[in-house]
This record gives sequence, C-alpha cells and structure tokens, in this order.
Amino acid sequence: MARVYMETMIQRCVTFSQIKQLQSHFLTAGHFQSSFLRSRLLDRCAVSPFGDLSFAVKIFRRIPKPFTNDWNAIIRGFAASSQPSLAFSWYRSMLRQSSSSSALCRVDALTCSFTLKACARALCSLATVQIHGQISSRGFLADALLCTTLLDAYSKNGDLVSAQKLFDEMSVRDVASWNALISGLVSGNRANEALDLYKRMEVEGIRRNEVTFVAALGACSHLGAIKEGEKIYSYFKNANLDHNVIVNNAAIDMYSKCGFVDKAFEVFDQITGKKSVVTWNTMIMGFAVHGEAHRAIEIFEELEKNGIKPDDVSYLAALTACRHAGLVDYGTSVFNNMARNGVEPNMKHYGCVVDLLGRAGKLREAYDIICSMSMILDPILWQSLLGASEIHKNVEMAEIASRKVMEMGVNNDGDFVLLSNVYAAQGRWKDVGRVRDDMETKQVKKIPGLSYIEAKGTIHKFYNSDKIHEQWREIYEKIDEIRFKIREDGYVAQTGLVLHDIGEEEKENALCYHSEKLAVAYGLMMIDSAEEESPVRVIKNLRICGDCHVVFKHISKIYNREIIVRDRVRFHRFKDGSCSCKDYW
DNA sequence: CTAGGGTTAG
Repeated sequence: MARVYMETMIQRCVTFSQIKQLQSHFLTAGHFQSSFLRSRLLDRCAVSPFGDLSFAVKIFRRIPKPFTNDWNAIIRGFAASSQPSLAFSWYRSMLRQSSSSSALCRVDALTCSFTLKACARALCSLATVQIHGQISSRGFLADALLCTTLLDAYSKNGDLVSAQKLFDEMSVRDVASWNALISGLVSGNRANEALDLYKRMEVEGIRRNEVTFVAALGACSHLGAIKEGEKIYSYFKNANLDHNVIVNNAAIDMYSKCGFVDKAFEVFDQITGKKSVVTWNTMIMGFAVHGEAHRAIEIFEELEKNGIKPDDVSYLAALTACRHAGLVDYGTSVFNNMARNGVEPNMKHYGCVVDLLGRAGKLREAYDIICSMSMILDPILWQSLLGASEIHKNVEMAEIASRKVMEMGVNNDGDFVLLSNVYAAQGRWKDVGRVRDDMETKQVKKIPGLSYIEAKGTIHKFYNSDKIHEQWREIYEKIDEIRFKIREDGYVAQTGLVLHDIGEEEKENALCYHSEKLAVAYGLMMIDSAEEESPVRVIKNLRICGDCHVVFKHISKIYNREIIVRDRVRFHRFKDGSCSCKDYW
C-alpha cells in the first residue's frame, strides 16, 4: 500500500526540491529497500525536465550494488543530456559490473535502447556497431522496438547500408521501422529510394501514419517532386480528419521547396488548429527563399502579434528574407534585436548578416562583423565575403577573404574563380594567371554542377555537358535553337564568367551546355505548356550561373514559359523576361 | 511483483 502511495508521490513531483524532499524521506523511512521505488526516483531525477542529472548520479553512487534499472535510469539521463557520449561510458561500466554480479544487474533491451539513443545523438557509429553485437548475442533481435532504435542509430550515423540490411533482416517490422528507414534515406540524400520505399508500403498495404507522411513529404521536398507530394498530402487529408500540425508543416515546406510558395501559403492559411512556431518559421523561410521579403516579414511580425516567441530559426528566416532582397536596415535591426529577445545569434545568423551587408556593398562592415565574432569561424563567412567582393570588384577585400578561406584548408574551385574574376575585372592578367597556376598545383575540389527536372512523372538528372540522357541529341539541338532565337532578342553570352584562357567561341561553348540549360531545354521539349500552366521547374545543386540566368530570362519571354530554378540557396522565377530575384543575388 | 524504450516538421 505504502509503495503504491510512494510511486504516486514520485509521479506527482514537478519540481526539483520536491524530488529532493522525497529522496531524503525515502532514505529515513527506509524506502530504498525497495529497488523499484529507488529506480523510479532515479529515473525521474535523471530525465525529467525539472530533474538534475548530477543529483541522480549522487544518489546512484550511494547504492552499494545497483540493479539494472538504476543503471538504465542514469544511462537514459545521459542519453538525453547535452553530453550523450557519456551514456556510453556508463554503459561500459555497467557491462563491467554486471559480469561480476548477480542476475539483478544485467544489460537488458532498455539498456541497449537508451545507449543507442545516445549513439544517434552523439554520432557514434563504432558504439552503434558494438551495441548491435550485444543485441544479437543477447537474443534481443526479435524486439521490434529495439531494432527500430538500432536502425535509427545507424541511419543517423550515416550508415544507410547497415540500416537497410537490418531492415531487410528484421523478423518483425512495423510502421515505425518503415518510417525510420524512410526518414534515414531522406536525410542521407537518397530521397528517391525513400519515395520508392514509401510506394512499396502503399503496394504492400502497410498502414501508414503521420510520421510516414512527414518523411515522404520530406523526400518530395528534396526532389521537388510536386506530383507525388500532392498525392501524399491529399491522401493524408482524406485519411486523417483531425489535422496534424507536423504533417501540415511538412506540406508547407514541400510546396515551397517545389516552387509553389502560394500553395504553401494556402496550406498555412487553412490550418484551423494550433500553429506551432515551426509552422510560422517554415512559411517565413518559404517566402524568404522565393524573394518575397515583404510577405516573409509580414508573417514574422504577425508571429509576434500572435503571442509566439520567435526562436533561432524565426530570426534566421527573417534574416534570410532580408538577405535575398537586400533589406539592409531591417535585417540589421532584426539581428540587433535577437540577443535582447533572448536568442543568441549562431553561425547561420552571422552568415546571413555577413552576406546581407556584403552583397549590399558594405564590405567593411561585413568584415568587421566577422572579426567581432568570438566563436570558431566557419569558412562560409569568408567565402561569403569573397563572393561579395567579387560582385563589387574589390580586390583588397577579395584577397583578404580568399587568404582566410585557403588558410582554413578549403580548396573549392569556386573560390579561386571568384578571386580570378576580381583580378580580371581590373585587367590584372598576371594575377589571373597566378590564380590559375595555384588551382593546378593545389588539389582543388570541383563540385560538379548537377540539375534535376521532373518530366512525365520521372526525375531526370543532368551534369554539365553530359551526353548520358537517351535524348541528348534532341536536347543539344534544342539548345542550338534556343541560342539562335535569343540572340535575335539581344542575348550576348556572359563569357567573362569563364575562367579558362581560351577563345570567345570556346568560352561560349563551355557555358551553353551547363546542367541547368540541359534541364530547361529538356523541360521545354517535354513539358506540355497546354497541360495546366505547368512551369518548367529545375533544381540545381550549386548556385545558378550568371549566363544561365540571362538565358532563362530571354527564354521566359520568347517561349512564353515560366521557369523556376531552385538553386542551392534560393529560388529564381523567370517570367516575361525578368526574374523574381530582380537580378539581386 | 509493479514503469520505463522506437519513427516526424523549420
């Protein structure tokens, strides 16, 4: 009777001092004879938000021979703490102790589960493999929950091969196991396979839940697969009448990443239940990357009016909006307000502000901000300043920034090209040559340009100048036709963008088969303009090239087609000869 | 002997 009462007392603890009181009461009343109550209290103390892990450890240290559940409570606490890797040290101590003690202390499925949680959070793949070994030797492989935790730990550690293998070998699989693998594939940049798996669930008649929809919508966001995305979302709407806010958030993101920010807003607007801060942030970010800064800011201000506290991502989204529209004053004030509102700027916020100032020509201010930072710098800051220096043709700043980038051991070809462009703009050909020699001697990393387009329900991939596509001849012919037509419209190739020391005609050729041009040409061929007003939508892994930007403006006018390009950082929507970015990018 | 473990959004 007393035990049940004590258990209820533990559950009712909502402050740390209450836990402490109970703990001393337990000690004096001798309740710690009961290992059950003891571990309940430990667990409460170690993991609840008002608990105190170090206090839990203190209690633990006074137990002469801790049982399984005492260990589990501590491991669980560390797994959820800011130092998840300590959970693994505790796990090892437990293994040592359990080998020399009674059956009351042995690693069980929960021990493994909590430790794996820590592996997933601390990104510890070696430990994950070790726990896997324990799970199989102890005969826990039939435990579906545990296997799903293991699967998740593998995929969070980037080991999708092991995750997939485990999934295939699992004797019992349920929705969560499928979901874990689908999510893993999405975050491992294998969204195509994630969608295939989702479709397999559909075919095999496996019940899907809201987590499945979120993961599958995430796959569509990555791929820009709007048709599949809409199918999934409408299926969800028909299946669940009570609207799940997380799925709606995923849908907002999906529409926005597929290029349809107005549809994203429709979803946002039609949410009848409670919006979460993520809902607002997703919408702000959507408008921001589409260059609709004023609508982004409107939502950002409305968020505060709705009594929601903006978090770090809210500020990041607002700053992103300013950055892409060149709203220096508003952006600066947002940045300065952050800390006052209890949100410390992180690397991404600094990255945004440096880009905002730099692009707007305030190179010195951008430089001063970087120098004022007390955290370890990310090379992206200097790369951003280098990019701004290139836009504004500032040799001194470009040299400073590129030296910093190189010092940090980054050797991307794009950074060399930027520096070279600044020299070229000043006619400093000797320096241009030196940069090019540098590129040859250093091992410069070149990330190949890659563009995707969805046509007739499948995704087509293009690399620069590739001839892999079965219709490559037709595509190249289409490009010739486009070049001919847009020249009549006044197009001149932006050959200044090509670094190599070659003739003008060769330079033009180097530009004209860029991956995004191949994709757009294919889109013009394949996507029927009569069929709904479907725009030609392309996704590129890098930033869009300046020449392609000019070409697409011409195409949008001459072919009377809307083109939407999702670049690494933002959207460009070409319509009637101009781009939504207003050439500010 | 009694509870506790898995998958989800920006």
